[in-house]
Amino acid sequence: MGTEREPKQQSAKALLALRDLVLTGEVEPGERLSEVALAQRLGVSRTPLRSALQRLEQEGLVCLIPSGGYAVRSFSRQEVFDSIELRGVLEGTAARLAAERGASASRLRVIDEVLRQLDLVMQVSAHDMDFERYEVLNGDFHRLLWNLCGSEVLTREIERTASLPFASPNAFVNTQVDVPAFHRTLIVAQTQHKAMLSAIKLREGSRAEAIAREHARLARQNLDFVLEEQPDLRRKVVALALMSG
Amino acid sequence: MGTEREPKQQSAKALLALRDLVLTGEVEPGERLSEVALAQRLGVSRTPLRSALQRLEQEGLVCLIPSGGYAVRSFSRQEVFDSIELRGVLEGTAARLAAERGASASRLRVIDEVLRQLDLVMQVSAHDMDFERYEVLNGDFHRLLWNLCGSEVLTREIERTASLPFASPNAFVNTQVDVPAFHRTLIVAQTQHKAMLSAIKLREGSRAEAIAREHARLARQNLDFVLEEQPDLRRKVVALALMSG
DNA sequence: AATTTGCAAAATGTATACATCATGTCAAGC
DNA sequence: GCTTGACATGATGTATACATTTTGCAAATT
Repeated sequence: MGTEREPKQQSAKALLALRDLVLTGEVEPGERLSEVALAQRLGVSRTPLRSALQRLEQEGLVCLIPSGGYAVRSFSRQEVFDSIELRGVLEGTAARLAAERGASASRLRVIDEVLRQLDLVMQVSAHDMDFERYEVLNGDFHRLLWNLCGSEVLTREIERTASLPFASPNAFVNTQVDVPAFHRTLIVAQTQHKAMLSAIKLREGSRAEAIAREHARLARQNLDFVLEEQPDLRRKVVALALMSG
Repeated sequence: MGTEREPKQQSAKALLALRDLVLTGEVEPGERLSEVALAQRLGVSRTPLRSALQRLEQEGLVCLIPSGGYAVRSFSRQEVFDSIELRGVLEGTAARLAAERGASASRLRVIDEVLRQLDLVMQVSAHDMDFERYEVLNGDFHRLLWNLCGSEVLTREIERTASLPFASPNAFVNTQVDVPAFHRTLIVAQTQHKAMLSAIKLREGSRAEAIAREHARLARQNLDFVLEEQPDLRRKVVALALMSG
């Protein structure tokens, strides 16, 4: 058969579908990814599928097998920690550069508004909170922060790092719904959000950097909590689908 | 014709050859990279060539054209600066983690020996110095530093960042051959090398990080020098083949 | 003269055929 | 019974054919 689908979108289709397959754990870590089988499953041919595989290899979700082909990657606990720390370092750099170089007033207005919206979301009592909206706003805040310094080189690098599920700013947000202490974490996080922005406005680069790093370590703290105090929760944390051990 | 070459190496061949073509400036920034023409030029088919193009797009050497295909990327002065700064930040993180977590004695021995060799190279008078050997040793030092913390996640990220020609630790080393002040830069660099390692051994993470950052800024300093005081030198700096403006 | 429309050439994205290589099974030999 | 080796199966890497889209150019119209 020749030509009944929409070309040029097959690659994107394969990329999104394959990423979803990996992130939801439908294909297990360590599992070899057979190209023919996957291509058939996703409804594309091998060519766009291989393009997607190579892309995901750069993202870190799959890894090359020495003998050829790809497998779903699995991350050790230490690698997960390091990825979180790295995201903090890069976000810290973005915050520092924004402070040192100065952020445009228009961008600051936008991010201020996001913080205000976050305040509103958190004003309601704990179990009435709209978590989905929190995630959206939290994601917005971080994305805006990444762009605040105006360095495309840096922004791109942060986006790449944060594309790993457990390194994302929202990685452990919905983990905490069931946990009594969760609200405190969010309160601390929002305080840090405000402190970061304040430091940037005051051109206090070093302070902005330090807060951003510490902010990322909240994620590590949550991860520690899940692993050591609520190991039964672990399977429910989608961000940890790729973590071994 | 069917089968007279060595398969499985065509991708690697295409990647290396294409990277060389871009880095040496044989294809100019902004120039569209025609797949058929390139494939013929490099002696491979389009399939491995496209694989190489996608890879170089991740590395940052080429960029996607909205309408399709790839073009040689060009970097603004600011982007070059940011890439250097980013390398410094990441190297600083590697140094800090090495200090905080402790580096293995065997790895420290190896890097110590590299520093000793560097000392030997620099003991001779300025114009007798073996620059090629300096580059090799300098590259060794930095690669060893990247691995000192034992975090593959971080090491991989640094390697990616430093793969940009102007962000490499050796980017401006051979630029300075003609310049009288060059030896001073190298002396400072070697002093920083030793200070970094000392800080790591003493578990002074913050100091190690700060020195590594400042060390990378030597590259920025050299770049400033080339651009503002010796603009005629610029064309001879291969690392700047991709820089516009 | 400038702009727009139509067409042709070329380039990209995709699918698929082919050859080589890896892997696992089964049988033979020790 | 265990190891070794040959073989069949399947998978990957590569090359190439095909269809769609983009792009450059020329002619015609305003």
